[in-house]
Amino acid sequence: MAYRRNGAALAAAQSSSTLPLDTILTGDCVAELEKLPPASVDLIFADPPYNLQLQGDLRRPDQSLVDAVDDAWDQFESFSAYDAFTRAWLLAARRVLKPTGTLWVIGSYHNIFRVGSALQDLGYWILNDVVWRKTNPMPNFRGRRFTNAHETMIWAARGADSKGYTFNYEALKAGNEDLQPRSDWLIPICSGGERLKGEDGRKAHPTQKPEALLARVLLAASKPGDVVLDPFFGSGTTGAAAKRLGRHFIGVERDRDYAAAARARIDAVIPEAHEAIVSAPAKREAPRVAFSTVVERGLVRPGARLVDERGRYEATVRADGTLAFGAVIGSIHRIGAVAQGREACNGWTFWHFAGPKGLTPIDSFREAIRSEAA
Amino acid sequence: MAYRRNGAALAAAQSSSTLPLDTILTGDCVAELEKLPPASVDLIFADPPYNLQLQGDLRRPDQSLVDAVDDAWDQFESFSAYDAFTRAWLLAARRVLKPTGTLWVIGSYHNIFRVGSALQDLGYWILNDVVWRKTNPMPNFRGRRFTNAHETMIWAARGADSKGYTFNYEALKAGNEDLQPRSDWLIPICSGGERLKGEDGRKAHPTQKPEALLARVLLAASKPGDVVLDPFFGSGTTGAAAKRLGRHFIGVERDRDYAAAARARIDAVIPEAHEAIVSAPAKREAPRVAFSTVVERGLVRPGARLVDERGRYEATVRADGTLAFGAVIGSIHRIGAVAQGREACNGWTFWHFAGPKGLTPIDSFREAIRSEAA
DNA sequence: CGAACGTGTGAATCGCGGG
DNA sequence: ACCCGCGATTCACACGTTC
Repeated sequence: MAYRRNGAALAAAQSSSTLPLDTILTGDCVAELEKLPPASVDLIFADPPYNLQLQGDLRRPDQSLVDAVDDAWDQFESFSAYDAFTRAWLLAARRVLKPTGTLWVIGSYHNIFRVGSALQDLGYWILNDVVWRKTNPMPNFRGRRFTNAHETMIWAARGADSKGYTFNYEALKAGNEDLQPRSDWLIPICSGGERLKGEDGRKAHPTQKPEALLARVLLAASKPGDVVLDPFFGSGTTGAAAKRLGRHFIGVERDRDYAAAARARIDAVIPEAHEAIVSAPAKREAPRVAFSTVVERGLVRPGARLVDERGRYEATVRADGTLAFGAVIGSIHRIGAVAQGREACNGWTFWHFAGPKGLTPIDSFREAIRSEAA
Repeated sequence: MAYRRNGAALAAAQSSSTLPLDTILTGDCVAELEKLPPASVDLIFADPPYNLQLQGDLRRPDQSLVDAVDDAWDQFESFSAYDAFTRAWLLAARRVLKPTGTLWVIGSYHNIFRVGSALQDLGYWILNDVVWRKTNPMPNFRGRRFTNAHETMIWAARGADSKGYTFNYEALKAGNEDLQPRSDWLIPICSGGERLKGEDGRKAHPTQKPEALLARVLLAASKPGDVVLDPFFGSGTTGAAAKRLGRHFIGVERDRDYAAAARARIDAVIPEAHEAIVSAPAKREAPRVAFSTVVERGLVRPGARLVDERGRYEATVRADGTLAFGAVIGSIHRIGAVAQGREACNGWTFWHFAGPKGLTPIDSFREAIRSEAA
């Protein structure tokens, strides 16, 4: 054990002199990682190709075309080709990771199960899967699936016996209204001024991640001065967040245009003052509650009758959280509007439950759920 | 249409004669599934073992001294056993699933990546991964990780070419404040009175799922009268939700005590009234009305002028239900597309009749005919 | 100048039935 | 099996223009 510690200290001393800190290496990710000294980086953040398998075009209801990710770098011949690619870079990444280091990988359902299995097969030890919930995802235009409103990150240590990894629990808790940090994060997608544009005004990279996401990763699992490696550097969000938060970065990117754009982007970043490098407060979540939730929780039973305040209209609650008004079925708002022959209606205040103690606006059930969640 | 309904009813009648509906089969999951007829169930919900114990048992006592490759090999043995188990039950499940059926699996980061990879390898087609966010997760006591506040469900069709699976989009949207249903669901864990207790007052099953979770799954992806199979029945939440919502269930459970507890639990469930659970008909299932019918009924007269909402384009109604746009003649959809220079257009919402009270979308004439038919 | 309105867009495995 | 026509389908923001 003593020998191992000394070896690690020696490697660390060597690595600071040989590591290409705060630079972008242009080249293949595995080849470039193999040139780095072993056990030399504190944190790895990887946003590998997702291997989307898109069929045809996707159009919005107004017939405009969705600009899909159809780049060559995202194409793989088969699952097994993708698996081989995944194993290769995960293995190379594991070699350069310090024994106390951890790895983050982000993906969607297209690839994340392959990545997670490969991680486990190679001996990584999963610490958490973390869900990035998007406040503003792209809708599902055909109405045939749930809106794909999240992506998944896996946070893993080098091995099952890895101890001493960085997790800034106290800071995260203090920044989260003194509540423990959870595995679900609510963060907007990258858009507006943050989105990197080319000279033609179009997005410079198809899958740029929001800096807020990377900031939370770095604040959670690294310390100031740590070395953060990103083997799929892309538009350089990891580098931008690292520079801003006083961490060193090493990026690997195969595409020279992406690398150039990332360099320019990071050059423009102004680091935060040292004292300011603490956890940003978590975004307060919008407490939206659906009426189906009220029914699911049993606060109003399917089949119950709702009436308006003056008892002129009556509707029946259905198991899926819709209302039936005669033959018409719809949301509490829609049915409230239909009943009154109006364009719109706030169903929460319009509809009441007639109980033994008189009328209760259904809004009070929503309040109950909100206070329970808080 | 009538023939198709009869055909479907016939198939349903055949399968109901051979399917052990609304019963719990006590035995090994794969063996019991192999006794069922192929292509006979509409929905499968599976909550397989997470394999936590197995991994712990098979790990070597002192891993710090082991080479990484040996370590990986060691773990591969245990993961391999879990993978074989997973493939076996997923394969047996796929055989009994109707071509239009879908499968849900729930898991945590310990096993869900193995399950997702196996699903894809066996030819299932993932439709969504859905995150169950817990309002009240178990805290992380040691403060070394994020509080594990969610579990992951995978929703998959039988294959990439599977069409016609059930997704009650309209009802889900109406029950969600008229917003599209998303891939992240916020639901409390099962506790309090809902939690099944043994005679000793202790919880009867370690991983009982909340009925609200199952209710949302069934309301989203099945119809009343459908057959729902749960190969790891446990405390019977799937059966309870199915009975309450007018679906049939088939449960498979190896443990006789669990099966007995589930039977008693389900016997006590009182089904919801029929009217409360029938899904609102989706627009795509509404009877088709041709524009020629609208003209025939005199709701729009031949020679009438139709315009788009902004008055940029004008077309003339012809007696046969086609439109004339300059010299071009065609359907309401074709002419709407031609007028805008687009590939496609929904003529029902694009074209409006300019009456004394302003513009009326011609879709409202179709609505009038539909309600008259009902 | 601020409000109101219109337009653009984001890692997407996005239809279905009849002939 | 393919082909083709019908016709169903979107949410949160950012930004630019108009009132």
